[in-house]
Amino acid sequence: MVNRIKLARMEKGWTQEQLASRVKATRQTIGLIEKGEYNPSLNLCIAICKELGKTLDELFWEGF
Amino acid sequence: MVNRIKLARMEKGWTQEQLASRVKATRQTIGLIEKGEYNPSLNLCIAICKELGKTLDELFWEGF
DNA sequence: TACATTTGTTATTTATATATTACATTAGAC
DNA sequence: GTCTAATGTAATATATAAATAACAAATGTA
Repeated sequence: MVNRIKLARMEKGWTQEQLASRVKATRQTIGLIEKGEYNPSLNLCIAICKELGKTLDELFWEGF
Repeated sequence: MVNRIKLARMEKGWTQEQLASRVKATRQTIGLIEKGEYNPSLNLCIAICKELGKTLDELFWEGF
């Protein structure tokens, strides 16, 4: 699974913990998603996108 | 959860069963996702998008 | 009408995403 | 070097996505 969460999060200057609390998830879950070792739910993906000011394609669609 | 799966599927002329077999899911799962009563995994969303020739934003991003 | 296909819906089971807790590792500041 | 914040990682528990099976309700067609 390809994604650009880490880059978008760092552009915001946020830690994994800060992003996690904003999307009501845990730091570990964010970390695993950033590493591509997780298959997150659509709702969590959308919450992450909204907090980071990106769309689904921008963060999760390969080749975007 | 807003999505446009049903419309895209009917444009292809496929039944829920046909789409389901293409993405290795069940007819029931497709039906529930179309009705917005499910929170599907990202991988399943991506598989559906590829089969229907759409992107994540086109099928799952609200207001797209 | 009757018949077949598609979709809706429910109950139960299974697989897995996510939470929780804990401890290790890394990176930077001092 | 120490100290601290951030991140990695693993074990276990919990919530829920998804599968399976069965039957009902549509929908169209002869």
